[in-house]
Amino acid sequence: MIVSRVTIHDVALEAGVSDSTVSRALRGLDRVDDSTRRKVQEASKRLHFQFSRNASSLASGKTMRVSLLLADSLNTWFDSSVLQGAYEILSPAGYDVVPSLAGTSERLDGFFDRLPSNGNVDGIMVGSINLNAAQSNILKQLSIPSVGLDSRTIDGFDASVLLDDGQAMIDAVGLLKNMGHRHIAFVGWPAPGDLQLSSQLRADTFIKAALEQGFADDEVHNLSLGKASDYRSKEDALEAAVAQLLSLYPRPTAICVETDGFAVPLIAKLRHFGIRVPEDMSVIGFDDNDLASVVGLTTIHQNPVEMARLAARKMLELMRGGQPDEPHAVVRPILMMRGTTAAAR
Amino acid sequence: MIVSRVTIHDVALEAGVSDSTVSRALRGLDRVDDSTRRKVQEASKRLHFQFSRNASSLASGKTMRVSLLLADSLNTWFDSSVLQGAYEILSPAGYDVVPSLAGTSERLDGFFDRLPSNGNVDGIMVGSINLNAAQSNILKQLSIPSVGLDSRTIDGFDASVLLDDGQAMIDAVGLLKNMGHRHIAFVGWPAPGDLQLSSQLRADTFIKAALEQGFADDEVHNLSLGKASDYRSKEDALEAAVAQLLSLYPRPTAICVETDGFAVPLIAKLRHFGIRVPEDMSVIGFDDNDLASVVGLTTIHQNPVEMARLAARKMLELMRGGQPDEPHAVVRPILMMRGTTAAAR
DNA sequence: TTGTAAGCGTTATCAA
DNA sequence: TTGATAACGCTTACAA
Repeated sequence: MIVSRVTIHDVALEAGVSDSTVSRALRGLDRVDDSTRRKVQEASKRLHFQFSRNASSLASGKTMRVSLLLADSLNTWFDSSVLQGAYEILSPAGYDVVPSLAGTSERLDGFFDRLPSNGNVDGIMVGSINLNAAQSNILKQLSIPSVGLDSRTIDGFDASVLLDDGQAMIDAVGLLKNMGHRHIAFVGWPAPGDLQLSSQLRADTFIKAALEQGFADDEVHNLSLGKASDYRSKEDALEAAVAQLLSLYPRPTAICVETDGFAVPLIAKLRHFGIRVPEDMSVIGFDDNDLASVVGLTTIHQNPVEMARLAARKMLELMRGGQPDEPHAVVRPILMMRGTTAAAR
Repeated sequence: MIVSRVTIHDVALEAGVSDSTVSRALRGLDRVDDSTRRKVQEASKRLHFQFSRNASSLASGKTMRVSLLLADSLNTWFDSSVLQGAYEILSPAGYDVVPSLAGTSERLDGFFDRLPSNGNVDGIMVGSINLNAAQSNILKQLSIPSVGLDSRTIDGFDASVLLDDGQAMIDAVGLLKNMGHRHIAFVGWPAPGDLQLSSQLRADTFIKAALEQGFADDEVHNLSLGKASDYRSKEDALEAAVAQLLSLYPRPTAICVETDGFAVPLIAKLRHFGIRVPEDMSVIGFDDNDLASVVGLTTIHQNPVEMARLAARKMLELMRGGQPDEPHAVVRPILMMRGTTAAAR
């Protein structure tokens, strides 16, 4: 039994009013008689009427849709949390959130090429990707609002929620220093695509924090593992990381790892090779994801769901034509003390 | 600099052809002269033309959007994987995937109420929620295709991808039996909402498998923890689970837990109370999520990304008007032997 | 192969 | 407070 579309016109006929009255009544506009509105609502219910979003959008110019641009995959801890947070705020307000993945920098460029004249969404949110100047420029010229999330630069965005990982790294370095560590390193993880992710900038921030806190150039290292495509498997990448770490002389006694998702298996790998954590090697992660608390990882806590809620609220305000009271918010991550850090021997 | 919308008409003017020719040329239809097409494409590029999806949809009746209905949150291992898998297939085919969350059974009903006359999507995918008969009926009467994923019933769906957790439970029980366990239990986890999730049906399946393999009624237990709202925190729920388990006499020597996400912290909690795993208690999880391999959990492996890809391909075929060659696929989960199971003492 | 014109289901403007 | 009517930007017969 195929139900053919019930239009506003059918409701109008059923209620004995005009199409425009139905539209007004159902959308809750004022200047509609109470009895008329009731009549219309009943007719609408009886006929199971639903607005055609396409027709509404076409006529009104509002799409009731916001695009959420993410890097590589929707099933990572960070990205899925961002989606969830955005959904929680946007959905009750009547907006669909439409995720899209940039994937490669080439496809990201394509996305931005299509953006300006793309009247298919009312707003665009960007999570964890670092845009280049050209892309920021495109955002600036957009007629719809854009908000950035954990993007290192706020350039081009009408609003943003930034993670202050500068402060986080100062905390991390401070902890390690106070625990007596004299040789420390940052371990980046092999990025899946060629996109510049904001988490990748933590390496520089870490080094900077270390130098500022009195570590010498040769006392702080930045281990970079290149791209994921350089390795057959994550396992291989872990082994490379361990090798890089153990080949440094003098060997660092403490490391900070770009994300918990890499830190946790890295610890397992270290232990596999007889390096005790935290006795021989202190490890600080970043994210505080589900794994972290279970395995007792000392890590830097962030809450992407809440950050996304914040960003989505700004987006809502922007789409209403308003101005968020704090367009560019900075969120401070928090160092959590657990069991993978200890005093240097 | 606000760029006002470039329409098909602008391109037509620029290329010196009619609107319909532009439409045909840009959509790659045949019966367009090659030189004309090139002319149009160039004009389109010059003007940065983008189709208005709304206008296209309105005119053609195809929305190029599929709705993905999930239970509670987009940032769980299973649901985010499903979204990712669906996106991988649907997005390259030009479809947006629009996630929506049922949340409560009341809101799920609302969703289904609005479904029949909702011409806003071309197809609907349902993940991990068990529908009731009324809801299945609505699906049947829909003019757009629906595909189910891990829903226990295939009733109402035009296609589905089902997890054969019956077989999985037979495997799990068999392993425990062969390892000499005589008293075993299934541990469900407190569900977040009041929705009937397909994973919750595993309890019955486990009991059934145990009875069939010769366990007596009082040798196999079903520990149910009720709803998440019964507890202040996940921590509390874990403590309740441990208490239930340890108060059974004779105490089970092996358990199967509904999901890894609950099994892993449960193991930590057990150990906290001096119950050694696997020496005193063998534990089998379900899912094989990221945690599982890291902590060495014996578990039942499933691959929701791949399942969703499969489902999405069926959806694509269905939306093309075709019929998938295997409308209702059954995927067999695989028991993975790791370190949380051992022979009964 | 291309153009003309009539929708698609709403919203918005203007009268009534 | 309500009703006509003209958009909105595209697709699709049908004609040329």
